[in-house]
Formats: sequence, structure tokens, C-alpha cells
Amino acid sequence: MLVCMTSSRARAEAALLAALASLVADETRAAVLLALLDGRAWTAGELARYAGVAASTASEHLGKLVAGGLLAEERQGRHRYVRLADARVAQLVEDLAAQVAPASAARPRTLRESSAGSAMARGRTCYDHLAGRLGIAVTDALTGLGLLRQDTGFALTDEGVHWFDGLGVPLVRTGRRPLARACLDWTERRPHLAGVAGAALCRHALDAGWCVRIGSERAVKVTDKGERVLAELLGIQAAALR
Amino acid sequence: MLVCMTSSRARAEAALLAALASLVADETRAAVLLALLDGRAWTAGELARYAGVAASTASEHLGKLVAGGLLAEERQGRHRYVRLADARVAQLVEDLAAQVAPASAARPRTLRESSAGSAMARGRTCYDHLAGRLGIAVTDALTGLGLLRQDTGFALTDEGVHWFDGLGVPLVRTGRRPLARACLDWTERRPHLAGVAGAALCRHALDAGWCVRIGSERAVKVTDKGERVLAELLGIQAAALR
DNA sequence: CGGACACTTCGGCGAGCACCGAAGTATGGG
DNA sequence: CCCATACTTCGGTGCTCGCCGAAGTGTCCG
Repeated sequence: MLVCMTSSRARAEAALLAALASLVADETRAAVLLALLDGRAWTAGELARYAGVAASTASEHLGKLVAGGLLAEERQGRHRYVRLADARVAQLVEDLAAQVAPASAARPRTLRESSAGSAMARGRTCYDHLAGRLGIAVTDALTGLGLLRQDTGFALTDEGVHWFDGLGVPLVRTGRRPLARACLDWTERRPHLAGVAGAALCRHALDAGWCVRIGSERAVKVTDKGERVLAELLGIQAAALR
Repeated sequence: MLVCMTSSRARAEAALLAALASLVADETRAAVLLALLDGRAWTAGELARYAGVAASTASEHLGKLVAGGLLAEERQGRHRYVRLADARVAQLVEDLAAQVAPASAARPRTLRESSAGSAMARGRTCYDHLAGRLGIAVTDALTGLGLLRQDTGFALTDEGVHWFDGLGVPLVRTGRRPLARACLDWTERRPHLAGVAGAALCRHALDAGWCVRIGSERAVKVTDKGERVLAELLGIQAAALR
């Protein structure tokens, strides 16, 4: 029998790629990954209820995702907390989700979905940074002030790095994660700020009370204080956030 | 029966995400996608032989990939040519491949694989831009000359844009594709230049005879002329390419 | 120490799907 | 015009995998 594939290296790589994709290729596991995009750790039971499957089923799925390196787990007493393994996995899930979003973003069906959808569209977290109209508004404002360049790529300027220092949020590179990275926003269909700077800004916004989480999902709401600060600091009009 | 998933919007998104991943989750389809990463169009028969499956099987796989929007097809007489649908799909496949590569890149097995692997490691195309040690050397050289910034993100400088003009390869933005983008190199495990600039440079390198393709896969070889030009233009030592 | 709770393991069921070969359709060359 | 070639369609087969409920393990609390 002739070995037709040009090299077994290529076949090995294909097998690994297929194995990785298989982890995402199940609707329940995909729902889990999307839920964990909020950057927080969920218990196995929460995820089971969220995805609408039996606890035993969810347990098996989490086992596969952990074994595949997509999730990290932490045991606390009788709870099993899981979260996305790292920023790289989050980026992968976001990229995949952005690829399919254009097809689904179009039409909200019911009123409930519509209002839930619009809360997500106004502002949400995307793993560890801000997204939705809020994320876009911040990204645009930073760009307009010359703190971020988008025309030739996606990078902070020296003034941008300095601005974060002034905010009391110095940026430190950890590992290979870039200071600034573009993340495609699936409601706005434009890139918003991710990377170390995006994460630092989001954490600061939540810590300083510029915005708060709504419910148990990814949506966030800008507070009155947040509106004031964003207008003052970045010139963002409240209307851009509605 | 209680609808447990918080919103059916979330379930719909999960279903789409799973459907997309399913396309990649088969070893044969994964092999096809990796083969097409060379940026060229292959016939259905070539891909069937490459992947080691019957023509009928390959035909079904290509049908699914086209229907899923990952491939574009062109019929010419009795041939069906397919290629990756666009740069965005290529980026997705590259990102997925980079995620699994760290596990597979470690150990070549046989001499044949080793030499094939090292040709790929020296230089190759990654959809439409240069990768491998060649791609890294070019990226580093551009950075060292102040034409590309990597410290605060990944963007050309104004001098960088000008440099491309001087090369006779003016950069024009098409759609939403960024001029510069980081693509993680799975042999070097560091980012190399992709995006409009990466594609333009690769095309120019092939057109001007700086490098040529080896065999029918993605590997490329730097010519003598290429070595001269790269040393002259970017200060790249020939040793960095070996 | 006993019961409630969170999670895991196991057996079994059913659906989906990758695969092939054979037969059918379209194209190009002699 | 006929045959070789490239691809597609179809029916059938076997395997994988997601799912559940029941039973088991470990943890917390009264």
C-alpha cells in the first residue's frame, strides 16, 4: 500500500489540528468555552446547568477540555473550578467566534433576546478586556488621541505607554503577550484593544468602578462615575455608549 | 422542561462555533487545510492523493469546506480547483496550527522527515507571507532598522511604509486587512510579519527571484541573488538563513 | 457520625459521519 | 466519435462519540 500523504510529519500535524478542533466541535463544549470567555472561573455544576446537560455529561466534557490544554482547573473542596487555560486560548476562541458571528449577529428574535443582546452589544468583557460599543469607543478614543496606532498595524505609541503610567496602571510585558493586540469585535465587526494594555484597562475600569458586571454573564454597564471619567480622560461622549 | 441555557442566543452562537470547528475536526479535512496554507489552488485529485483517501471521499470533504465558507472553488474544465477562501481563513488555520505545533515541533523521527522538516524550518510560505527562519530573519531585520515596531504591538513605522515604497512595492489597504500583523511562527515560536506588508514582501521576493519554491509543498529556498539582496537591503547575514 | 451536596465513573443506547467502491456525468484528446 | 480522465453521487458499513441515569467517591456541615 502506497503511503500517499507526502510526509507523515504532515499527517501528524493534521491529526493534532483535527484533535484540537474536535474539542471545540461539540455544541456543549463550545457553549462552555464561550461562557468562560468572561475570564472568570465557573464550577462544573454551573456550566452543566448553563449548557443544559447532565452533571455527568458536563464532567466528561470538562475532562476533555482540560486534557486538551484548553482549560485550567482548580479544585476547592467539593467544587471543581475551571477557566480558560490562558490568554492564548481565549484569543483562539474569540477568533473562532468572530468568524461565525457575522452570520449570527444580524437578527435578534424575541424581545428578551433583543434586550439581552443589546446589553452585550453596549458593553461586555472579552476574556480580560473590554468589548462591544464600550470597547470600540475606548479604542477609537485612544487612537484619536495618538495613544494607539491602527493605520499601520495595531500598537501603542510611546505616548500611549506613558498615558497608562499616568493612569497608575503601568504596563509590564509578561511572556510573549504583546502590549497591544487587535481583537475582532463580533458585534461591531471592528477591532478593539486587547493584549496587556486591554487587560490592564479593563481590570482598572472594574476596580475603579467605571463599570460593573450585569448578571452572571459577560455584559457590563458603565456607571455614572464611569461616564464622567471616560468623558474627562478620553473625551468619550455618553451617547457613544448607548 | 426548563430551558437551562441562559439564552438561546448563546446556544445559537455555540452551535455555529461548533459547526465551524467540526469542519476542521476531521483529520483529512485538516490535512487539506494545511496543504492549502501554501496559498495556491489545488485540484480535488491532488488533494485526494495527498491526504491518502479515495477521490469520492475527498470530493465530499471539499464540498463541506466550500459550503462552510473555508474554501473557494473555481471550475476549469474537468478540474475543480480549491484554495483557502481568504486571508482571514488562512489566519485562522495558522493560529490553530500554531496552537498544536509546540507539541509536535520537538522531535523529527526519520532522516527524510528531518531533512524535509528542516527545509520547512529554513524557509516556507505561510499562506501568502514568509515564515520559518527566513521569515523571522526578515522580521527581525525590519525591526532592527526601525521599520517595524514589535515592543508595543505589531505595526509598521512611517519609515517602514516608506521603505516599501522605495522597494517599488507600495502598500495599499484592502478591506479590513491590516498593513502589518503578527503571525506566530510554529517552528521558531516567535511572531513573523503577516498582513498586507507580509504578503507584498513575499510576492516580491518570489517575483524578483530572491527565493524559489522547493517541490510541491510550502518550503522555499533563498537563491544566491536573494542572499545578496537581503544582506544589502536589510543586513541579513546568510548564516541566519541556514 | 450521618446526611446533603458536588462531582466522577460506568454501562448502554442511539445518532452521526468518514469511508469505500460502483455507477453516473462532464470534459478533453486522439 | 470514442475513450481516458476528473470529478460526483449513492448505498452500505462500521466506528466514534455525546448523552443519560445509576452507582460510587470525596467533602462539608450540623
